[in-house]
Amino acid sequence: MIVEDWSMVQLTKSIFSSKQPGHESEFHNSTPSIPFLDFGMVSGDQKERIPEENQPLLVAKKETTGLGRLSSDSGADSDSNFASADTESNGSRSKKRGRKPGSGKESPINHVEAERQRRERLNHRFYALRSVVPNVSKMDKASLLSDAVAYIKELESKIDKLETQLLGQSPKLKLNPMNDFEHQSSKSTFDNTMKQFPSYWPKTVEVDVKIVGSEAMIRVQVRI
Amino acid sequence: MIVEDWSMVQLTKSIFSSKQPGHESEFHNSTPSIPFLDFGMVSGDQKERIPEENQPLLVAKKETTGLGRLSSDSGADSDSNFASADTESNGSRSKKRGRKPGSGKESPINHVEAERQRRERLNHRFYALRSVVPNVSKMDKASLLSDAVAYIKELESKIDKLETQLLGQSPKLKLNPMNDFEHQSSKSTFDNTMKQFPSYWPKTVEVDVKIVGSEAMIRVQVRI
DNA sequence: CGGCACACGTGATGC
DNA sequence: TGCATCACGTGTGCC
Repeated sequence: MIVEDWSMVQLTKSIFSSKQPGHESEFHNSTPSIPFLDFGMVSGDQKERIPEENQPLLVAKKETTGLGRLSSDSGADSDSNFASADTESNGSRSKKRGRKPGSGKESPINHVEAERQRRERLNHRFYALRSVVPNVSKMDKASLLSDAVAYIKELESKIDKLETQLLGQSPKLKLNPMNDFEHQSSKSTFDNTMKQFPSYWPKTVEVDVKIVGSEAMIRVQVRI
Repeated sequence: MIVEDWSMVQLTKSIFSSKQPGHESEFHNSTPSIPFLDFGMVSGDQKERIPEENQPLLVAKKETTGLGRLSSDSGADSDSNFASADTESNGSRSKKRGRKPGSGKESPINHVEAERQRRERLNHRFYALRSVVPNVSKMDKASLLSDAVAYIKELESKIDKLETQLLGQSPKLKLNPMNDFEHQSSKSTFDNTMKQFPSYWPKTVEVDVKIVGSEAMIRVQVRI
């Protein structure tokens, strides 16, 4: 129930890399081959809201110095395996004549290509992040990041709460009991936690109390 | 064992929100109000290793279209910022001689400044993320992102496990338990009552808790 | 017209 | 030496 925005990530990726190598010349040759096919990005639980302009869904660039593309995804990370593999039959063209003024860089194009790939990869990571962080559907990258850390913290604190609650306060303590009475927190945190998961609200709670002298025995049985 | 980057995260957070770009008018009255204050990022359990080059540790640019830089360099490691000659602080120049070739762009500088801020902000978010995700100390941005999503998923699954484990039982009786949860009153009245009679405050309270399945046994012994 | 957010190419820098 | 990654300035589209 958490995932499956993957597909469109894939899509996006493939989309990005759809670009044919035009011959670049001094005059930018447009090359309008722009991907289309927009989709309402994130799915699932998020309240969909198409961002105004932030999202790179369907970018329509105009290629100032259009040149080929060839992509080569370096997955290398867990669980992210994009198919991609477009690898169009990259058409030769590597060194034209009429290179750039001044220094004859042997391959500026590798560089630009590499950088492009890097950027693309990074964007995919952004998508991935967007897909795991809830209720982030618009927002720009920066906000996405901060929301992500907020979410992480929330998760961590929730885990903390859960596990302290699971193996709760260690029994057998000797200390000034007033402190305990002051500790409203334990109860309220419990309540808050419970309120977050209505599905776990017990249907019944059965309590048995027996008091003998200074000792009290309390049996609690919870049915969900 | 999970925390302690909190402080700086908070810091970062505060940093983020501290921003209000004044209007750069023709004579922008400087207002370099840019947050800086860097801190040495990651701490704690990570194996200390200053990343090689990825981190923005102070760049020395060469001023292509020379225009002043205003602070805010976001160095990663502790102090060490050579301010250097920052060139003419607020020199009241923005549009003097027409320097730009051809088209006189009246304000490219706002743009470049804005972009710079954006970049900086984004980097701070990256720091923040780095501080919350464990065992990410080096890594480039991309890997950081993917690690972040991995971490989030891990947290989520852990939460899932915890809460199913917390109460993984089957239902039985009936009766709406919410009423019980709402009964904060019972505790507070008890407290109030007790506070009226300090002489009855117990010196020690011994509590024993045993949980078996859906049943909890609590033994309470009070010494006055 | 300005602000904002993005993607792009490019110089730099470390391996 | 290439090959990564980064930050920077710039062009562009959108409110």
